[in-house]
Amino acid sequence: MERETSAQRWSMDEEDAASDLKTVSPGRSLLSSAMVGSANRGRVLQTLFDLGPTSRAELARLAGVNRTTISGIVQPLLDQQVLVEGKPIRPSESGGKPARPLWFSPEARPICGMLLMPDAVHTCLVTLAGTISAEESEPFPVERPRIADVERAIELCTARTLAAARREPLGIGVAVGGMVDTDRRAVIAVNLAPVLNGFELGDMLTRRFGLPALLDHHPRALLVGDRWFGKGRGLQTFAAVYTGEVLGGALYLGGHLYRGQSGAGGELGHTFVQVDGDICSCGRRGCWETIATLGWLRRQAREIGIDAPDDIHSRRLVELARDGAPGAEDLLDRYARNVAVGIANLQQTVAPNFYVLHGDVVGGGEIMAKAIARHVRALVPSRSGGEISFAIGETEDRAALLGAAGLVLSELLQFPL
Amino acid sequence: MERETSAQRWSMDEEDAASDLKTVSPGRSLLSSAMVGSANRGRVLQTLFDLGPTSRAELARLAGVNRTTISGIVQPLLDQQVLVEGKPIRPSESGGKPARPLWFSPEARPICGMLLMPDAVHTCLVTLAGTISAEESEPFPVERPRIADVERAIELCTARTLAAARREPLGIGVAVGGMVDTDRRAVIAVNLAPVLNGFELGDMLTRRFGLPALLDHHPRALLVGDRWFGKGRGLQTFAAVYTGEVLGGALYLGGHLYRGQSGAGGELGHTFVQVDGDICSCGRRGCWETIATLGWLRRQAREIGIDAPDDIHSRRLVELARDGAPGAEDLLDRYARNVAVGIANLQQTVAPNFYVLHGDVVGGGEIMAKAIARHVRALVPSRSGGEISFAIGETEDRAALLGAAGLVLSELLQFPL
DNA sequence: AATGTTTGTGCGAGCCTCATACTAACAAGT
DNA sequence: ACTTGTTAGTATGAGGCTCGCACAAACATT
Repeated sequence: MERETSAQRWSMDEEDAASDLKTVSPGRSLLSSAMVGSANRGRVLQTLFDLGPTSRAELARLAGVNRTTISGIVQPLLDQQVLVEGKPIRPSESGGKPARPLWFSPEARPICGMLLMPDAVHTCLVTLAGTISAEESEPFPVERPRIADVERAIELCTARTLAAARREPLGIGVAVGGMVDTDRRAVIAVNLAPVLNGFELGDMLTRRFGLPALLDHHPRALLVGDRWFGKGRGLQTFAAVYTGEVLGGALYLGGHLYRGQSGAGGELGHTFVQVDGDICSCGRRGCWETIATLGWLRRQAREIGIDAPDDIHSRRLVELARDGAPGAEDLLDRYARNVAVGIANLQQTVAPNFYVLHGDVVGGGEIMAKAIARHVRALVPSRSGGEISFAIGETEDRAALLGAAGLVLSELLQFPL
Repeated sequence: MERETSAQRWSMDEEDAASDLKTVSPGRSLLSSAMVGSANRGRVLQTLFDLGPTSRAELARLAGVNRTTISGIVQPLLDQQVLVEGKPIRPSESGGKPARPLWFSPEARPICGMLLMPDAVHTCLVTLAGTISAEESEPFPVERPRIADVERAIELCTARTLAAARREPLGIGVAVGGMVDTDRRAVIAVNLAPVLNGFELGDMLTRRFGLPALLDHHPRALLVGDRWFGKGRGLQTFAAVYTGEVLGGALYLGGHLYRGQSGAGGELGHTFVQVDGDICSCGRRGCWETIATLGWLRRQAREIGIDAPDDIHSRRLVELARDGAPGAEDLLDRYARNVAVGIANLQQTVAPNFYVLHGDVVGGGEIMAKAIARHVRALVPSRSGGEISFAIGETEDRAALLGAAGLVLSELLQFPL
């Protein structure tokens, strides 16, 4: 793999090595012509993501700009092999020159996606078209791992994946199964893996591999994965909700990933839905997490005498309900309602109107999703604010890796105005 | 009052009458040079709002741009008498030419603010510097008012206020004590005043007075009032929370007023904090509104035998607690905690980290605010995400009228990129 | 073979910011 | 009184970007 001088944006000139991911931060200052260029390039690429292969003329129409403008933006990207022209598509019956659809080149620089869990690290390459390759993983030592062991495992795993890249990746995106400081690009805390607490993974990766590296917590990664490669494609505002052993959420608002101050926000698991209710792992009482996680489901399953209650999850619950196991249908309904409560609160608060469901409930398929949707609609006062829709996310690992890559894409495409 | 041809932005040329508030909607298309101009002009004016009177050189430094750029932006605004140069300020001891601070001219076009309540309408003029004048109000008929009566009252009130304007106002902003469709600029529903349901007030005002008119619901108006004229001045992200007979909230996220799809969002009153709890006015159970409004406070006051429990509110409660009335201190604490629960949830969800309190609790002053703050901090899991701060908003009417004007300002200053 | 339609590309104009150079207005020291 | 140093604001030309217009290329239809 040929290593170029530095990580670059999709800049006009390959030499423009200064425009690193990190150096771009016009923040809340004024706009300049150069920024207009970057921003518009980002928007054109976004529309391309949202629509799939599209001709220049079509892009111009959609964006409401002159065709020459699109040509000017797109030409350098073709030269850099970020984009390629597809086969001409036959014109409509009214005639005309065939359009050449533009799409991301297989030769375009890929993105390295990483999933950091308490017990292992997974890495892969993701093309701009969303295909995953060069998957690798490396477990951490089970017994009292030291930080050096963990670092070595991560390095090993990453190096193997990067070795498979034909061009230098645009960056490394990391989805962390725990709390993250997105500004410092460091892990704050990972449940069950205290060795990772305070680990400055972002700096480590940049130092070791010379690539821009971005960290974010797992639900936020899922969201951006959905935005660029999944069910949230093309949407301006939606939410992702993860359920399982824990609860998490993330928000895409007005065309931007919303993080909150220094990456707080989306900590839905510890919102109160039952003041003075059951005790939560966080020490407080009545958190949403106490009624909408697998822990709650297991307890209830045991109570009503379901087989192997410790192995219960949405998929099995749906099967049990289908087979008429006593109490299963009712339990499924109550579980769905508990999940719906938190979503209803989110709807009332920020009204994203569209939710991508991740985690355990994905196993429950359409039946689970429909049950949740029904309860949410019942729990939200009707209003003119449009319909509330739901979608089921990708399967667990794929969603997380695409999401990790999505973190880098979000940064590249969203020129901060 | 001299009426100009049409409502205008702060455009370069007075003749540029086409650039109405409504016609400006580049939406999610690309940027052009002309938009850069508008956007930058907006940002300069924003910084001026945020900092108070400031010289060109200082503005240039803060925005990180060339001084000539600021001059170029500011000169037309001086010509149009939007801005004026203040008295030269003495240079520092290192010498130098004295700076001429820029500030909003008293001759600048004002904004008309309107507050629409179930029983009456209030109007006023607000200068860009935030001073209120020409206050008027007009009650609605008490017995079975017809829509024509209401329309006449609003017209009368507005006409009296507008007659006092020396230049044509930039627009009319309306804070509505009820649900609003911000897209259609119409009232959806006002509690206790069904006559207003579906009233297309925005169109009516534009038709009648030839001015752009914007509607939004009360808490959102309070928020933008805080943003431009109050405690939220200069902030990029914060929230406003209104408590009283009802509960409401609004969000300013990443430098933009957040509305949610077609103006839903911020309906905090009907988020669940007590699943299957007390019945709420919306017919559901356990809404935040059931434990953090004056209704709850009255019930509790009666239960513990406080004098005149139907007249209880934060101010009296604080006084009673200070005077050692039995149970008052405890009730105050419980009330504060109930309010804090919803704020804690909001903090966990979007993490604005800063809250401006409005409504009843304002009467409770520092004591009430501190109690709420204490409870919120206790209810939010500690995290690196920075400190959570609180501020007390302006008094009721003033806040609402400034907020109504702020709606227009938000639209003028926030060029949609 | 002619006409109409659509795609993509030069070219100059217009708008905006930027860097440089210049003038104006002050303080401090000789 | 005069010089030096510092800061504020302005004039001027260069460079980026989008836009409108005109034009060639490539198709369908008649």
